[in-house]
Amino acid sequence: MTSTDPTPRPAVRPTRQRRAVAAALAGFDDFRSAQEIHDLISRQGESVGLATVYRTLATLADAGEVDMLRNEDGEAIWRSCSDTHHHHLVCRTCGATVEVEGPAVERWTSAIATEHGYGDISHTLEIFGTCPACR
Amino acid sequence: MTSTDPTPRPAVRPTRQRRAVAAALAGFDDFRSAQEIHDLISRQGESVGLATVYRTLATLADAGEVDMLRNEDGEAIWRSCSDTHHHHLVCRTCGATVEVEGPAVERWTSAIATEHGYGDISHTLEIFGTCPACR
DNA sequence: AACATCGTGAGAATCGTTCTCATGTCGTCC
DNA sequence: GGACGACATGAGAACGATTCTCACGATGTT
Repeated sequence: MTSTDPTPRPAVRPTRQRRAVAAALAGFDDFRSAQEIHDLISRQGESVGLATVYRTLATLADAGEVDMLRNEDGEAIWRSCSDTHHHHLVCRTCGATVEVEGPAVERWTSAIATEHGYGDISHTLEIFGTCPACR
Repeated sequence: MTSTDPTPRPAVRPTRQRRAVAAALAGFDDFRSAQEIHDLISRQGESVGLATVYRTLATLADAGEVDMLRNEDGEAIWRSCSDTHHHHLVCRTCGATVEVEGPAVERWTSAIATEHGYGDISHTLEIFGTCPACR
């Protein structure tokens, strides 16, 4: 019975720092950089190291609880998100974000990939524009 | 006769360095980082400063003569490209690239944007996978 | 040939991100 | 409840890509 062990390590501990990052993420609905999130936490009186913010965001992203994408400068930006696969329509001016789904696009990308013999496919698709309020 | 002056400043001079970068770009058809391009030029006996490679690539990208996108680590990578709007299917392992077009995707993105009242739309779409040779 | 202008190179400076490692915290097993 | 081992954290160093600085070189023009 040594081979059946579904949960060998819980691994993720609920620490004060992780709660602070999760709370910060819950407090906005647009994409923010790690440093902005770090500042936000500090301004709320909590103290969490920048390295810890990065580590926590990476963990959350792995778990699929936040989306990470890169702005046009290559900086990583994060946002809490729904757990289904989706893309974003982001306002270039104010950052307002709409989650969008496109089954057709998903089908198209895998068809294209298959057609060229590529496997193990992933894709990035983000739409940038100016939202109604900023026009 | 003074008001019609289509080329006030030639601005871009054909220098040895710019020719070297253009030649290097012509020598491969996958995406490469600026540093790889710089190494490539050096290995061919030419000597061009890294800063100049960056400057030249930025200029070419502005002119629409090369595509610049970012890999999953956020690094900028470049490639000479056709001048029509298109996307890429890139091998995660060897960088082999296929230019793909997707009228349906173009239509879908602008429809989505319009539907949410967003204007002045642009989008990024890249597909990453493993090419037949690397599987 | 002389000039004004733009381009270049070497290295310093930036800036986002990750790593190091000593110390703190959590959960657990006596 | 106390001791322990594993994981987590923080401060700052380290890193790596990119940009900036500025003195010098090349270009095209008069």
